[in-house]
Amino acid sequence: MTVEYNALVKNGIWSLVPCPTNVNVVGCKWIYRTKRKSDGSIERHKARLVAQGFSQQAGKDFFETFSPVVKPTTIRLVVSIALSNQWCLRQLDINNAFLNGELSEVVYMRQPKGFEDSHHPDHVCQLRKALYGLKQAPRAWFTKLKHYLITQGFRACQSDTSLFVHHSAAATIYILVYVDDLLITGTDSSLINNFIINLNKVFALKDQGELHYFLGLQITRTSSGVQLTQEGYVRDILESTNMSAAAPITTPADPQHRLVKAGEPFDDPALYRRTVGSLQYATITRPDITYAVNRVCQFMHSPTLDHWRAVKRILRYLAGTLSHSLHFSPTQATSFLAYSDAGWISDSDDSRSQFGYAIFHGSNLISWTSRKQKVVARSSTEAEYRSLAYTAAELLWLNLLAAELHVPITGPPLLLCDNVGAIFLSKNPVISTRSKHIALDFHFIRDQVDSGTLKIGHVSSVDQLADIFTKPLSKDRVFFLRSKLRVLPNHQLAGGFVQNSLVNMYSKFGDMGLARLVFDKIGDKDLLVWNCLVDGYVRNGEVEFALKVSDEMPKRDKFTWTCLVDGLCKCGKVEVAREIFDRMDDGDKSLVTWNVMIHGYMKSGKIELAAELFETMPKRSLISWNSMIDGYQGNGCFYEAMKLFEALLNEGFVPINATLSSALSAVSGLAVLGNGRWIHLFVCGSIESALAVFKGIAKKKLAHWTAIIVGLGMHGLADQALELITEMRRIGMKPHAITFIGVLNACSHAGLVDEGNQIFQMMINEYKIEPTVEHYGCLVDILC
DNA sequence: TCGGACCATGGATTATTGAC
DNA sequence: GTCAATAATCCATGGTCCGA
Repeated sequence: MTVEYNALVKNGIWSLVPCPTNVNVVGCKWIYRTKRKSDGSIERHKARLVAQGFSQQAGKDFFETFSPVVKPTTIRLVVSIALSNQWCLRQLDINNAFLNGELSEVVYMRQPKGFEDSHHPDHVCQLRKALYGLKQAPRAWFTKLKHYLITQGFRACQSDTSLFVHHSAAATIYILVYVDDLLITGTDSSLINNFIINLNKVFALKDQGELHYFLGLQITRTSSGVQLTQEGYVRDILESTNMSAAAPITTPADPQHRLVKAGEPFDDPALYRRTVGSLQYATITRPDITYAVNRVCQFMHSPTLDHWRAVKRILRYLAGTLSHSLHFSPTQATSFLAYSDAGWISDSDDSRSQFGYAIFHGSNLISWTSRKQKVVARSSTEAEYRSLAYTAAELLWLNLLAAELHVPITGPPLLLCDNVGAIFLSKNPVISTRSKHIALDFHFIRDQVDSGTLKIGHVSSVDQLADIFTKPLSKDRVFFLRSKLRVLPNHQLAGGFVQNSLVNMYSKFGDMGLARLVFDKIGDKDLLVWNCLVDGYVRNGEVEFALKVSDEMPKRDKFTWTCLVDGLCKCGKVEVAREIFDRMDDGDKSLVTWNVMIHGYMKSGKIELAAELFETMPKRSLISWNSMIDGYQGNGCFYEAMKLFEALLNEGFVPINATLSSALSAVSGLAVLGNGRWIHLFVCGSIESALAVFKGIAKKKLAHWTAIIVGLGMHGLADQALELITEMRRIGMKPHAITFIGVLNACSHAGLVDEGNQIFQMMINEYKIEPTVEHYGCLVDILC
């Protein structure tokens, strides 16, 4: 107390004056607290004199009170960037920060208890500088710091007011300010050192060195990157709720049981609120509990026994996953990747939908949420669409933030969603909006997609990472998504599945050193994890290691072989690949193995060997044909490519875009109109001749029809394309999904809105063909 | 076509938590 | 003591539906 008091007097915080009449005198009191170290042990006891701000009067004692607070997303992004560029992260603490803030208003305060002036006991303190507790104190301090930073060449960011950036050709420095805690990082560590030395001349500060503890988050560097944890904090919650010894459980929320409003009231609502509030803070590093916590939050006002059971379940889950933390690894991302999902009518009490998103900077999860939508959605598409709008807003903000940080974000963010209808809505302007509010979201997304600042794509429900934010999931699903979000155990590695996922994940991220580390720790290795490692080495071009590992394997399967053959082919070692291929049992050779081998031969120019394999293979897929056609084309054998293309059509295969493009390149290269005359013609100009050739084909197969319709589409000859599809319908030939892309494409070139719509409807209603993103894309073009 | 009933929306207010 | 974020609740407003 005396130390604190002396500091106040020394800094000339106030002067004693006789109490003026008709002024408001603010009270004050001593606050005692224990300061802990990052590991939770006691560092020292602190006494602090605080002004009782509640007795201040607005407009008289203070005018403005705003003080910014750093957003967790900003911290995570800054850490991710610093890690990726191998910058050092430094931490500073300003001593008695608020005492630096200068007051623009005149404020009087009573003398502190125990330190009253014996000569003038009735005098009051006229404050010169801000004191803790004064409503304007944080603002006054922040303004002072801000002005100082600006004089040093820093710019205050618009996207996050607590962030300051110094950017020049020579160096970039970021400073994150949370009241009196500063986090500094940047390109040039000597420049940062100089800055800290200069800052220390203006404000008394404590250099905490390398960043390890910021805003209650533990930040630890590891060999592979950085871990963010709140382990100590979670331990405290468990202790305060007497759940430390509770039996762990594998998922945070019960997928079999939906929470509802009604039920027997819980007798200690305060305990409920306190626990839930604490859990909310724990979600800063634990995206895996975000949904469950948000759900129990919704019953804060009148919790029931059932709700309390749900809270205890979260605590039990945390008890079992205490060592889990959010992992970041170095990344060279040039754009953000987001997953957006919504569960329609998740809440049976008010019919509102739960939505969520996950946003990645490279491999690092930096932003996520799980919330209930404000509005009742009339369909699952509407719910998904709203979710897209929320996510797009966050992405927009992140892009702004990244721009201010001078991060090389070159591409527009990609927003993935598993609802085709919502994607369609986002691209299609001709939708009758039934009310004002959806129109708003609608225009917001549309504008961004139109201007190219946002890309929207489709993701299968299996790979939908935002799934974990919209509904309670099964154990396997939680494990899978959790590791995808990079919430991983720190020390001990529990459970085979987790280990396998880890090996898989590190391989995919190209960190084979770490993958191997985890692999070596696994006691009982199954075939899957061996394959993961082989696959990892192959993917990362380390075929030698892959071969070595495969030799050590107790057992090999189709996947292992194919992986090796693929890897060897890719790096040009076709002979070695062939050796392995020949060593394999016929039963082990899958279609993929054959295709990979053919592709390998073609790539290294061994056409005859490829052809030989193609002839002898037991079964061919479209991919096999593609590899051959593409291979011939790539090796300049245009005639063979064309012949094979014709053979493909005769076998009844429907060419996909890749096949068509290879075949077309082949004809262009050939520049001679042979057997594949018509296909060439419709690309090179003479579509009439192509049609003539097409008409000359006696037994037209689906592939012929599709090819010519696609060709007509490319030329914008919608009338003829429509004629042909009508003809197909007449003779009872069912068009393929790709045929429809051709027709829709034709309509879009010719601007035939009604016809295009009709064809689209016909495809869905008459032929029961599920429209794909490509179909929607064509339709969007038509309607534009 | 008009007016009442009903319901969703959205702003203001009031709780909680955390950080300092 | 201050701040922000997030939730729920209350209440005014405005849109939709349906019967007269």
